[in-house]
Amino acid sequence: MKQPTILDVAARAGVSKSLVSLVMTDPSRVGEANRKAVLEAAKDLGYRPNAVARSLVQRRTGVIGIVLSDLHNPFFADVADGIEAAASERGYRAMLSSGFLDPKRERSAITTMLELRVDGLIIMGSMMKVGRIEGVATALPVTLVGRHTRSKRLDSVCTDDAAGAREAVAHLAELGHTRIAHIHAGSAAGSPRRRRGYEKEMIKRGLVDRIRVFRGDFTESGGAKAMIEILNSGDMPTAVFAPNDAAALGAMEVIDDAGLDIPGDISLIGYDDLTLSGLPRISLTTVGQPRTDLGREAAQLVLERLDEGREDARHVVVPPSLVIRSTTGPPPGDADAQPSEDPQ
Amino acid sequence: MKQPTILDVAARAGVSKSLVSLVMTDPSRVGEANRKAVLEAAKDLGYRPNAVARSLVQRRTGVIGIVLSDLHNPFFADVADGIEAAASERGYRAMLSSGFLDPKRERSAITTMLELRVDGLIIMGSMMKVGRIEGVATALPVTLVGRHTRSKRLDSVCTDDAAGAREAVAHLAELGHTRIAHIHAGSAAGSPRRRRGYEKEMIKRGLVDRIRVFRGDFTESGGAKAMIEILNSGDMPTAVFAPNDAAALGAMEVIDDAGLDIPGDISLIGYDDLTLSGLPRISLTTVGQPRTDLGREAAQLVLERLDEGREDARHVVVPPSLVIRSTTGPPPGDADAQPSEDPQ
DNA sequence: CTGAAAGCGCTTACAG
DNA sequence: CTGAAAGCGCTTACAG
Repeated sequence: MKQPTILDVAARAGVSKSLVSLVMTDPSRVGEANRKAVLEAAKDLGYRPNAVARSLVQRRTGVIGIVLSDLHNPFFADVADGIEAAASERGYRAMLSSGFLDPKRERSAITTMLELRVDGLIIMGSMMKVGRIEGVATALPVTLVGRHTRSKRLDSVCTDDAAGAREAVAHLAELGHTRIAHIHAGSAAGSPRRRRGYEKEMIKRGLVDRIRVFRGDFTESGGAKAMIEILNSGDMPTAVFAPNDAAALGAMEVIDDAGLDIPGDISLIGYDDLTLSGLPRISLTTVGQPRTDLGREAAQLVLERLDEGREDARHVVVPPSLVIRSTTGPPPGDADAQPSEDPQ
Repeated sequence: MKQPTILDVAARAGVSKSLVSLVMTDPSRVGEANRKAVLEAAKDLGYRPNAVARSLVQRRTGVIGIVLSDLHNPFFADVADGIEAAASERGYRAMLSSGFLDPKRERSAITTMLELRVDGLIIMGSMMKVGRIEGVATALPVTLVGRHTRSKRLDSVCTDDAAGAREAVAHLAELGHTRIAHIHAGSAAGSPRRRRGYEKEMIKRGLVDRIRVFRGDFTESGGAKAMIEILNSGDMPTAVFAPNDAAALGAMEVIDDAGLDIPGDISLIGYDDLTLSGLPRISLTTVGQPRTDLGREAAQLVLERLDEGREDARHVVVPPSLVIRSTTGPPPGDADAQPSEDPQ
């Protein structure tokens, strides 16, 4: 089980260990005969460089750490694809860890990454407060994905969640909806802005009295629970704006099970435009985000600090885009279409 | 940007570096006063232990590496949950990397894990040949998830794919189907056995002439492509057994778009029982696997080698279970129900 | 309970 | 092009 080291290779090839190191690093700088001998010895022994030792002396690991809040949300998989693509183009490797939708476990995942001395860190859909994350940004480049911030110490990339939410609400309002409820995901990344966008657009449309906000989260079950509450609230909306597609799917399940028609009885909008949401049977109206691009951009931000010496914080915001499918339509009645009424 | 080391802490606390190390390792063995001084100095400096250095001397990293073939498949997220749970209970941390459904990139991900000197490796849904993976199993404990093997050098945990496939086909046959096609996913983990199970059950039922196999993969788009081929084959089956739920979803999309009814015109079965597959609008008949348990078991196998000195290979096979939902029903005609006929 | 020494497996200048 | 020496940041025996 003991692995061969550079010394074993050197002994077998009959050269010094420095020469072996040189061959491993830059074979072209070594004479033909010695190079061959070293390479052959390494192969015979099944030598595999010890990145731990290398990292210690180089003070860099070549690894970009990714901490995502939920491994189950396909949204992050696409972002991770983008990160990995950009990182590997520049000679870095990506390594993932999950925060399991829990700020404490997320914090622990981040700590592990820091102790492992990853060169840069990308945190997606964080459940933590930005202030707490800023504390680690002194040690290495950190980029937040999906969370808005104006921090001077770390970078961020996200879409304009408020704008996306407003587009969603505007779409519903233009279809004639006034009783539009919103499921939010607490302080999870992106949710506060989406909620604010919902509220602002409702106010702008003169629907301030119709604002109804229910607590859910970014998961299917969270969306389902919130939808059950909505159905039991005795104040049935004609449309629901969910905080993301996963939650919308949970809400959809509850609505379907209740025997209600979408969008006949109730319209539904999500956020993220998961591949899944485009399936004919789901056909969810949603707000799309350029997932892979978000990932590429996030990696780029880290690499700029790592390899180009950038020091000032950058915050990239890209526009979201409404994707209209089959879960939104006019409300059941039309008399409801006038704004600013008593909620009953 | 330079991080404080144990020496900085020692200097600030006015003690030797060994003492600092001791405090970090086992504070209870150090006197009250010194312990406090060290801890305070560490806090003031924002000291964070360098796991790279620690790993180098301890010759262990405390990390279990997970290489999964596809970050987009929610199946793996659940397995990873199980791994992480079992690993953290025993003081290990889990770290993920994707193989991007490509044997070469998978190999590269594995190599990175080895160079990083993870203590154990769990490979899920591998696209590689077992023989090639065995080569690395001399250096550290390796467990394969979802791939059958009798290797003497590494462990494996999976469900009985052949049995699951046979159950699926039996279910269709008992509904009266004879023209049952199968989409397979090449040599990807689990697929060959599922294909063989399909073929065996078809033969057992006297349907050897009705065997139709189409090449797809374990993704939605792979299932969709195969389904298009099936529709264009001029030999429409009354039922399709997909290699997994993701592929079944792709097939479902194509069938829906073609204006055909499921299960009225064609029955559909998947494999995995993703959460998603239970949604009312999907309601996919499928073969379930205990995902989290698979993960826990996989971690357990690695930990047994790591901490309990087990040397002989263990191969755990758990039974799958058919989950009957709404995508399977009797075939359109009933005359077809007799076995062993000319395929036209 | 505490300190000095050696070493984990590499790379990095630095001489030859 | 090649070799000896120092050191990355820790832990591990080993004396006191």
